[in-house]
Amino acid sequence: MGTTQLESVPEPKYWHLKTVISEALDSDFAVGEILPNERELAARFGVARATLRQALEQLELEGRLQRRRGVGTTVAPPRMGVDVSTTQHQWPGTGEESWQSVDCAVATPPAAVARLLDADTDETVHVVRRLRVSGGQPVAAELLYVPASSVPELSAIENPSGPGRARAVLRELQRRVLDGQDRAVELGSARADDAKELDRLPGAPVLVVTTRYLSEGRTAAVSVATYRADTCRLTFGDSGDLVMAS
Amino acid sequence: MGTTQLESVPEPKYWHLKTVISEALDSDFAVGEILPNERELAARFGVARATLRQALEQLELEGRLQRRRGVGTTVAPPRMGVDVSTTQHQWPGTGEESWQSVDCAVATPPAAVARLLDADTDETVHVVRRLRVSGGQPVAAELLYVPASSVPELSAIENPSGPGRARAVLRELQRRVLDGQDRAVELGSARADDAKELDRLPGAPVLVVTTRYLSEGRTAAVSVATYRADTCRLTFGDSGDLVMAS
DNA sequence: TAGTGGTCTAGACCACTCC
DNA sequence: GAGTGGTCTAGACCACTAA
Repeated sequence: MGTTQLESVPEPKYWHLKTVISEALDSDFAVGEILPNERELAARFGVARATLRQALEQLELEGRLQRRRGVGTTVAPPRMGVDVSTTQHQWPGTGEESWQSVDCAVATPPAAVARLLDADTDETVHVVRRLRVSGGQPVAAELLYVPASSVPELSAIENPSGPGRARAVLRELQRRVLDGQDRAVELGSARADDAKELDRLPGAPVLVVTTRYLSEGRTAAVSVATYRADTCRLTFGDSGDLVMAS
Repeated sequence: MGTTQLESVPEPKYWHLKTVISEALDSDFAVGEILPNERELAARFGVARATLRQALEQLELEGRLQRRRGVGTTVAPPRMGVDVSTTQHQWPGTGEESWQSVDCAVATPPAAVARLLDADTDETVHVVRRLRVSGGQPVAAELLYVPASSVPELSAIENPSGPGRARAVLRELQRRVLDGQDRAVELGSARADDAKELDRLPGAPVLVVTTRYLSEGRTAAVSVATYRADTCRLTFGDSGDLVMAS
């Protein structure tokens, strides 16, 4: 311990543990390799299991580890870059094959969404559920809220209420003029239903991407997409080359 | 409980607690109000303190609560929207007053940054430290890595090595042509030094925004900005219509 | 059925803030 | 010094996965 410094600032044990394990991951383990179980690791480091877990939790938060109940703790691959740029101003589901529609229902929006839509909480909206898959893994679950008034033609359509209906809503949307969109990213924790589709436990950390689609001076749709924070790096590729040709 | 369903899926206690407290926050508490302390809350709900803390941690992660050691747990205000859009393609520190330069050093970049710079790990870079303040609060800490080769004139400049030097580096950068930039957002945990400037504990969840600045066909600078995930919502205002002039 | 991570408990002590 | 949240312990049991 040549460099230790009279430990005037006692580092928490779990923090130190995290550093040690992190370095071990870099040097001694390969991606996908399985670590010793928590009880053994705790014993090996001479700490309580809860303390060891605190370190593992941090490393999982940083995308270094992946833990699965009943299986074990494995070394995670580097996060995958997921493009969420608004390349051109496009309605959802336009050119992309990465999203697949799951189903579609009619409901009243939650308060936060209603606020974004400038709508009342009791106005009915189509709720399209979609799943984004990348590299064979589900990376995001989305709820797309489309007020009935944004796609009035749809009331005439028959009602399969499944993926077909979802695609119908998207098709109707795409016939409209998209004036613009704005987007926000924040940290959240996965709701039970999203967690299930993302193959995570409820409460898992997620990056919530909220998008407002503007058409004819109003908000025509709102998308709330929750990305797995452990496996995803959201990329915005604004790389210079004339973003707009207006 | 008319709707309960034979509790075939036993919800974890902390998850249920989180829901209960969350609803209480909506109805019974005002922003800034201080909650009963953890020991009392745990007793009131009939759970161990650790379990109660698990619920509070989640709520803090979601930006609903703010906890400060030695003080207490308070109801957090709604997250503030922080603009991180690349409105026009601009070098850092161009029009904005929200960032203030802290200092500047010369060092070799960490491996991850060197990779983005297409540089060797032993090439020297200027490291500019900046702090972003919004609403009277520090919201982000940034390290801007500028390879010495990107601003060759600077070697001639005298060396105050403080905020003055930082501004000199930025000034030199701004004289160059900016071809484009790309950006990524991911979840991280605050390093000790960032945590200190952000007035958080080490390991606090942060949103890490990595920006590459491209000039003359190469990466001229890399910025790594860590935003407080509890208080910030990152906004990207791509609102179609040429950014308004009203 | 054996082994894994996830939840929970009831304590203890520490670091910090404020009076 | 009193009171807060932060860390840590040594157990226990549960839910899940895979052989």
